[in-house]
Amino acid sequence: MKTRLAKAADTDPPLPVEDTKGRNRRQQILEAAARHFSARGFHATSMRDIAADVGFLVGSIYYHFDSKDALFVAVHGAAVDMMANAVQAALIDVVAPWDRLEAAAAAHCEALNGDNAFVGVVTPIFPVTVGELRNALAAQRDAYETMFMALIAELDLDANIDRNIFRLHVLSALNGTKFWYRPGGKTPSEIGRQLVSMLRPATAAR
Amino acid sequence: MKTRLAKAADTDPPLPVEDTKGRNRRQQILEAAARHFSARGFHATSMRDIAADVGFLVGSIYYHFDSKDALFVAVHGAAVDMMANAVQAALIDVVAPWDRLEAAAAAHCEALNGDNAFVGVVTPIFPVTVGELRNALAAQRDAYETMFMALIAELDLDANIDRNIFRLHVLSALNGTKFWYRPGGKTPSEIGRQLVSMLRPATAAR
Amino acid sequence: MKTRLAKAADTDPPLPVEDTKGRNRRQQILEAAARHFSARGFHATSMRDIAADVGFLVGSIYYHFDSKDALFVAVHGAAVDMMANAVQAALIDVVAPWDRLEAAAAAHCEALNGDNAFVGVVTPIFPVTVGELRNALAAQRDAYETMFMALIAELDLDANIDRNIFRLHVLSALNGTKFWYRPGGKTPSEIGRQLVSMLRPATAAR
Amino acid sequence: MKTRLAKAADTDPPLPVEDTKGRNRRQQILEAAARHFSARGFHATSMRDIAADVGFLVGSIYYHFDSKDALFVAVHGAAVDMMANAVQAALIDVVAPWDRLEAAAAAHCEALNGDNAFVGVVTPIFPVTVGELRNALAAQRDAYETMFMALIAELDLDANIDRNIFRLHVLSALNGTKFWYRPGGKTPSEIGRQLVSMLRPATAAR
DNA sequence: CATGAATGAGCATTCATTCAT
DNA sequence: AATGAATGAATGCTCATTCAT
Repeated sequence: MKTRLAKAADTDPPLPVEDTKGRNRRQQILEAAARHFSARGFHATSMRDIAADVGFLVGSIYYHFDSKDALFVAVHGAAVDMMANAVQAALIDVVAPWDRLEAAAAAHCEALNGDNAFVGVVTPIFPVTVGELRNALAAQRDAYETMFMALIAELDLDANIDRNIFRLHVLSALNGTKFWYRPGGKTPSEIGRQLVSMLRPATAAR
Repeated sequence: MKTRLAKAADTDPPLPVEDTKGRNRRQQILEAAARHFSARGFHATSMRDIAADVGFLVGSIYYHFDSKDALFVAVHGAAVDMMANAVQAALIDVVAPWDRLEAAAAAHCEALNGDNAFVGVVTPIFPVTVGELRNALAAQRDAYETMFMALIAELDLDANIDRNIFRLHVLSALNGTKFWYRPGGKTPSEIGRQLVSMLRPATAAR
Repeated sequence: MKTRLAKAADTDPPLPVEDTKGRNRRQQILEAAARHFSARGFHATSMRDIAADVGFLVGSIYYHFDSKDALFVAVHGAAVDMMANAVQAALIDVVAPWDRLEAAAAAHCEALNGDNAFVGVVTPIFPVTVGELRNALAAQRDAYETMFMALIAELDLDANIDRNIFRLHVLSALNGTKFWYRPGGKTPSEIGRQLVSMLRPATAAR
Repeated sequence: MKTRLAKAADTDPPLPVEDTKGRNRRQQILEAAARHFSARGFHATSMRDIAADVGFLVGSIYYHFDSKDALFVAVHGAAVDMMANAVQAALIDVVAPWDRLEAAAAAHCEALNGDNAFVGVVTPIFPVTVGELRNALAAQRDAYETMFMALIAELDLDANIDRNIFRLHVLSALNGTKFWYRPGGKTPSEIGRQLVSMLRPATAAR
């Protein structure tokens, strides 16, 4: 699981202030972009909005990112990595296949509806329906989806169930929460767990 | 279930060409708009694109629709009505609760991934995250969702399952097909049916 | 003094309803136009606004008037005639030259700031600074200004006062009230009278 | 009396070309805008007209000014300041109250009808009748009008003359020249002086 | 690294006007 | 006399992007 971003900063010895600055700036842009894309969507977010948030002018963003598309891809990639990490962490010490899927669903749902602006960008709202951008985003999700494929491969499912479709239905339902979840009722984690409860055969009860 | 649009065309005797013209133009705009919104999304579709498709100038659209938002709402409303009709039709003569849900899921999925451009607009890609437009669209979907609520109310579900969350998960999974379905493999109808198979308790087997 | 409009309706025997209708429609458009031009100005008033007020569609106005400019000229002409009538009426039985000017100033000011929408159009806000329209409007005012010229010709003024400039200053001051007069304090009539008080030599005191 | 604009250019030593450039561009836009607004009015002037005059594209104006309204307010503000300066300058060494008013009237009239495009914008042709813009413009004029209030306060006027109305009449008459003055006859200065001659009591003769 | 300035293309919308019916 | 439908040109404004400094 790649974690292209931020990881180095965790493990490397602290750099002198001047040296970190560059990296910081990039990170700041990324965060501001995540916040805006997440709140208003790709089209409704302008490069100016993002720049203003970081405290500099539009043109300056282009030193760090080639284009708005590239910026979005970077944010999206970071988000996917974060979600992958969250799910991996939730899986530690869980062994029974259905329990593992449930833990993953809970973690996914929680990450998606938590306060992490990055992850808000991961929803199925692809900014464009076709084109290079779409492909780039799809590629980033692939590794993540593979993780779920593995989880589902271990499930004891009825023979006539297509495991690919199973996976896509599960992830769609989970991602759909982005559109309807509102704080106050069940928690995101509970909502994710209920999905797996609905699917788990009686014979695989906990 | 209202069918605000296209109804007259179904039941009325064919009108002489001159009389139909007015209705045709509006309908043509609606169809072109559906095509574009569906293919490229709300933001990426310009009024000019739509006008060009119908063969007239931008300004002329405004004789028929007050604004881009209003046009989208009209398309969306028509789409929701079409889906409702499709599901209603699929329910005729089906009586067992789980069979009814399965029929509805199949019809929904088929409508969504068929060649009807209108329906392509119904997916969870709300063009805006907040605002009047969003509310208008949500209102149009309400009647439709109520239909599914009724279907689910009749299901014999485990006591600890929240039926609201059940409905939202089902519809999210179904709508999610818009993002991944590609012709060639299983049909949309089969995909919709598999979702219900996954959920149907062994005791309620067909 | 011409009163191009409405006069016929006063003196002619009442026409049968159907026959009057045409004339009424024109008159209704004129009144709606006066109301809008007066309240919002020429540019900010659209033909649609006016049409809507009369209860029909834009295109229909063009049966009665050739263009927006022509409509404005018609309104303006009617307004000038109304003011001329008001001033003429105020002059009856007033004989002393300075008293005559004062009566005229009071009448002008009252007409201008009264509730007659037509007159609201007479202010120095020429909709355009150059062009045919401007000339047409200026021509309509000529007869009116001539009236004031006659009034001023009779005044016993210092030899070094240019009577043309005198007239223009007086009318400018009077018209200027349109920009600052607000009901509540002195009446328009009193304001008009004060202007003449300011100008009247001590020896010509009342 | 502030002179927000152009001041630096008067007193500072000439800047090297590169340094002036930024200020020049803004100034150029301001001047082109003044020219157009003054000649054709607010509504009839398009941002494209102004941009073309400066030699760049519409969008570029928006780097310097937030909106058409803001641009107009800037031009108007500069104009009011220029007039205030002109009047102030004309008042130096003039002491007798009526002479001071006469000097001010002459300066005002001269500025208004001179070749300064900025000032052409100050006339009572408010581009809009209501709204924020109107308020902004009114505020800019306030300081200017206060100057005239002070001048009039010192005048020895008949007790029954309302000094506020006096001021408004004087300024209206002066501003009215914008609508009728044409070069060739009396100079603007003479025209302004005549207004005060007309008002000056015989006992206050020069 | 970041700014200031500008580009150029695009966008939703408005509006006076026309004209066949 | 009036309508419905459309035109075509313009308008204010936004935005991703570029680039010399």
